[in-house]
Amino acid sequence: MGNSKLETAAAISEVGRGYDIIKQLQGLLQLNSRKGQDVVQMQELAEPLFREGLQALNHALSILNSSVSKVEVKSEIVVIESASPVHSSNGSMVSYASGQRIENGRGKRRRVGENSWITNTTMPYDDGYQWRKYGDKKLTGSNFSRSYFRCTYKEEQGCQAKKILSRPAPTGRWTRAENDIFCIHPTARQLTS
DNA sequence: CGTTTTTGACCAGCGC
DNA sequence: GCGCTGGTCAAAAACG
Repeated sequence: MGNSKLETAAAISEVGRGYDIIKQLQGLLQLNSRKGQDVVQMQELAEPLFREGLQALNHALSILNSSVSKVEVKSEIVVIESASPVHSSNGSMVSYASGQRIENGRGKRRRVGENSWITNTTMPYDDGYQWRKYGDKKLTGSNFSRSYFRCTYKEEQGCQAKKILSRPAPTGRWTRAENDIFCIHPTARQLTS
């Protein structure tokens, strides 16, 4: 791992940037909750900050993942989004399940580890990547189907991110527009901000 | 016509 | 060892 120091520094820088942005977001939310400002206006202000914060953190994860994979572990980012109504009323809850089993490679099952996390949310969210669906599975014994996404930039830029989306069995064709799963790869940030 | 999604087959881990 | 389960592959279909 020749460039590990540089990569770690870059990752720390990105995490710091993400932290700053989220702090700005927190300030914005606190300010507007006191003023009772228009919710729509607040969303307009908060969304770019939220997006950029997520992109910065994802960029940091990408750097750390590529750095780690040079040594020994071929790691991936795996996100499981669940559209099930099993969570809190505010609709967005993150649970880290480091013991949960996920598969790796063709048919190989593995556990969600340090480089994986599970998010329960009522709706797909912009997480800083652009996803391409590569598989779909109806889960046995439940009304849920699971869709498998990988980063669009896997081939040309070595992006290892993957996402598993669980949701009630879809009725009809699943289009990108309907589900609004649209994320931008961190390296394309300069084009979008 | 290039890109993305759908879908059935394949494969490997796991439980019995 | 075998069947079940779930993640991935790849060809065909759909889309823009």
